[in-house]
Amino acid sequence: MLKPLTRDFYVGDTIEVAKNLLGKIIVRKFRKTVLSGKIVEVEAYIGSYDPACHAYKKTKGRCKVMYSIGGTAYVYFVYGNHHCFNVVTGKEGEGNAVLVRAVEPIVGIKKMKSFRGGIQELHNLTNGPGKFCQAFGITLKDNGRDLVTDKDFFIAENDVQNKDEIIIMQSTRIGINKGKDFPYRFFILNNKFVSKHKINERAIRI
DNA sequence: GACAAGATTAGCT
DNA sequence: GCTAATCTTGTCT
Repeated sequence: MLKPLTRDFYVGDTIEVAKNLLGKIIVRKFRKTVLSGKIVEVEAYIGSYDPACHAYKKTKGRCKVMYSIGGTAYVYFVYGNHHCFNVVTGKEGEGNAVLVRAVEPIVGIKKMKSFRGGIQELHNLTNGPGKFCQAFGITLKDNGRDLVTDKDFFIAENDVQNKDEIIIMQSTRIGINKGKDFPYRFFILNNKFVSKHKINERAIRI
C-alpha cells in the first residue's frame, strides 16, 4: 500500500536521498480527488558549498525553509509563472534540498489535465518542474509543509516496483548558471516523462 | 522604494 | 533554436 516515507529516509546524505527518491510515489489529496505520480527525475542542491543552491551563504528570507529538518517541502516561484517543488534533506540547519523535476502520472490524470489548462497529451503533463507543480496544484501555500506528518501531501514507498528494475542516470543540472559542473541531476533511463531528452545524451549510467 | 535576475514554459521561426 | 511572458525575491539606494 501507500506507506509514507519516514523521517529517517530524508535525514541522510542529500545525494543518496536524491537517488533513492527515484521511483517513489508522490501523493496529494484534495477534498474529492487523489493525485499520484512516480518520481522519475530529481536534482540535488547542497547549501554548504553549492553556489546554485538558494541556501548558499544565506540563511534568511526565501531559503529559510531549506534549513528545516529533512522531509519538509520547499516551494518557490520563478520567472513569474512557475513553481518548483523541493524536498528538504539532511538534519535541521544544513540547508540542503532535492528538486523534483518530473514525475510519471499514475492516479488522477483527469484532474492533472484540468490543472494544466486542458492539455491532453499524457507525456506533456508532468515532464518538467513547472509542469509537475501545475499538474499537482502545488503553490507557495505548500511551502513549509511536513511530508512526514502531512496526511494529504507526502511521498510513499513504491511496493510495486522492484528496485533493480530502474536504471539511474547521472548528469549535470539544467537551467542554472552557477554550479553548472556538479553532476547532481538523476533520472530514470528510458522513462518518457523525463524532461529535456536531448541533454540526456551526455549522461552516464551509475 | 526601485530594479534586475531567475532551479521555466509555450509558441513562433 | 530563440524569445517573450510575468512576479517573487534579493540587493541596492
